Amino acid sequence: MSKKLIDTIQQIFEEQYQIQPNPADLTLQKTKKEFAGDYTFVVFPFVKTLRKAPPVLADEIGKQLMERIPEMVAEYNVVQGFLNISLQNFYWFQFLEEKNKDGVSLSFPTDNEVVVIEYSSPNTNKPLHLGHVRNNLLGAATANILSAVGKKVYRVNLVNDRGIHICKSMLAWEKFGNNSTPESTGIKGDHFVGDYYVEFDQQLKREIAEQMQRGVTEEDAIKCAPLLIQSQKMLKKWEEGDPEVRALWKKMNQWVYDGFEATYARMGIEFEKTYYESDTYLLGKKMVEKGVADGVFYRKEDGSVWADLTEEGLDEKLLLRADGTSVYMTQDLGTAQLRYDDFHPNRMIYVVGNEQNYHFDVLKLIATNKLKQSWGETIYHLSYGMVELPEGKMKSREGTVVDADDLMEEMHQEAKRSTEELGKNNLDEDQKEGLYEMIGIGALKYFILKVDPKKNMLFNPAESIDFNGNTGPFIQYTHARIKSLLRKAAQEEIDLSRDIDKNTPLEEAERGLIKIIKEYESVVQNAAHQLSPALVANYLFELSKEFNRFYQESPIFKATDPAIRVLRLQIAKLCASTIQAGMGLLGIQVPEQM
RNA sequence: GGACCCGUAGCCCAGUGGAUAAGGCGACGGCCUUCUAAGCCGUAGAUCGAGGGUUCGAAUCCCUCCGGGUCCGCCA
Repeated sequence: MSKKLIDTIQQIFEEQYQIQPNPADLTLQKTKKEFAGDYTFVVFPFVKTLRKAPPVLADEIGKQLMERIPEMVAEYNVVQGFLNISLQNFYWFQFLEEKNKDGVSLSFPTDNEVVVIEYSSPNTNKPLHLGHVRNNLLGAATANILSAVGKKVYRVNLVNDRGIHICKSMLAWEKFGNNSTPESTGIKGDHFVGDYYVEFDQQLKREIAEQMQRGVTEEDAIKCAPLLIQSQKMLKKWEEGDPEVRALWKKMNQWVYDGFEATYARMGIEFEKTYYESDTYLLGKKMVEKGVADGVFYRKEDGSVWADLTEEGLDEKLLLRADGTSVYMTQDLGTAQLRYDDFHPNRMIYVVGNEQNYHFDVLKLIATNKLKQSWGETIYHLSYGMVELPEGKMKSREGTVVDADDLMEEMHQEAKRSTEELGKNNLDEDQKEGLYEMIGIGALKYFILKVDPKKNMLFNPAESIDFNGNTGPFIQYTHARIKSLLRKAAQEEIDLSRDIDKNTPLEEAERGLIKIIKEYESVVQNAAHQLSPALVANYLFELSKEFNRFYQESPIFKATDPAIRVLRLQIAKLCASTIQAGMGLLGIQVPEQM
């Protein structure tokens, strides 16, 4: 319906004033709360060419609109150069009727775009932490949103399962593990392996300190530390395919995968395909070698291979070490090629922290300018900000990481504590646990997703994540509240499917809610365009807030007119399904009652 | 040395060239003889980091400066 308004305004400019307006200036915005009206048209851009005072022009256009489409425009008012247009109630009823039939199903034109989105990308030497949580949630929500607007989406994970850091935990387990296993100790596999990674670091520090006490300089102590040398030897053996090392590697990685699986399941994270660096780095190496043969890369005297990006305004980038082993960039080139061959996507989105902005600039440049790959242009780095603690950045080595499993469990307990404190317990034990999980995880997910992805965000463990105000539980609560209303309506056998008489009076609160519900589709579309789930989160808060106001002001079952009662129930129902759909995009479940 | 990102109330955060900068937390004051108070209403709190510029109009675009963060590893 706003399209028709714009078209009519355009006609007015063409026929009445003989000018061809710039489409960019022909936009409607929603009218601010302080003013009467539904949509606002700004006339300032036209006053110069038409040599009319803004209020005069706005008034003329308003009059024309009333004359041309009286069935649509009910009234208008002018404040300075702002033309505020109120639509006929008829239109809002019509929207309600339509939606009441189809629910909130999005009706986007089918889109043939194929998108591969990579997220999570863990290392197999330590458990997932808060940084991964943001990554996972952002990736999953973005994938859901893109899928909702009609794109074919493939979710993929890239596991960094090889390298010196993996060897370190392997070595530490071999030396200090006494053949213990996750089963024998009852420790979750990823945590079990992570503990040996920490153990390695501590033992290494001890070795270095010992040497330094004997007067060896720090630099030399590091160079000749037995643990380090052994881990390097182990990596070499791994690359040579040594059966024992490979067997150990497989065993320990499997422990980690079992652990990850549990974490992903609890977080609701899924993938269509998982890539392993151990499978892709060789392809990367091959591509680099071919690049050397083709003369687009060059080999230094020591045997290392480089890409020269000085013409592009960057520097020289290492692609293969002197000993022939691959680096991060090598592997990423291989993975990108493989991924392109697998899915032939129009876009390859990488959900990776903003500390890697430079890496992805380089990756894209090498793919397009050096290797002349058509997929180079499809690379898009969805770069997000760090999660910081009050004392600054999280650091694994200093033990200041917030563990993902611990955090989820704390959220569950916090939900339990909070629910019990409110004295809500008319559920059986299983249902209660399910509800606590829904609320706790919902609070965590919303907390992270509501902030603009590109911004750094603060997490303060001391003040646990809130359940009041702009939070997941607030929105879940709103949903539960509506469900309760609908149960009551069902009990009273009120028929919600019937159409409302379009002459029924429409109050401001009702009209306002319908208006917000109507925005849902464009919000999702915008979120897909900007790859920002935060837009959906903030919209849902606004919607819930508006509903609660309405709930307080307009008691449904006290309304004497049955038509008004049905009208309000229909609006409430639509509100609930919009919340459910929107929260679903964020990967957050909503309860029937809480 | 070079490059990128971010500065909005005590704290967190919205705002993608339009009206009097929107909310949340915290503070203070109201609202439960029941459609769920994890809610609603109200009060106090903002020279939108600073200065210039572009524009009818700038938190938003451009320039300079200040503050915070990140990257430019034969780590991933």
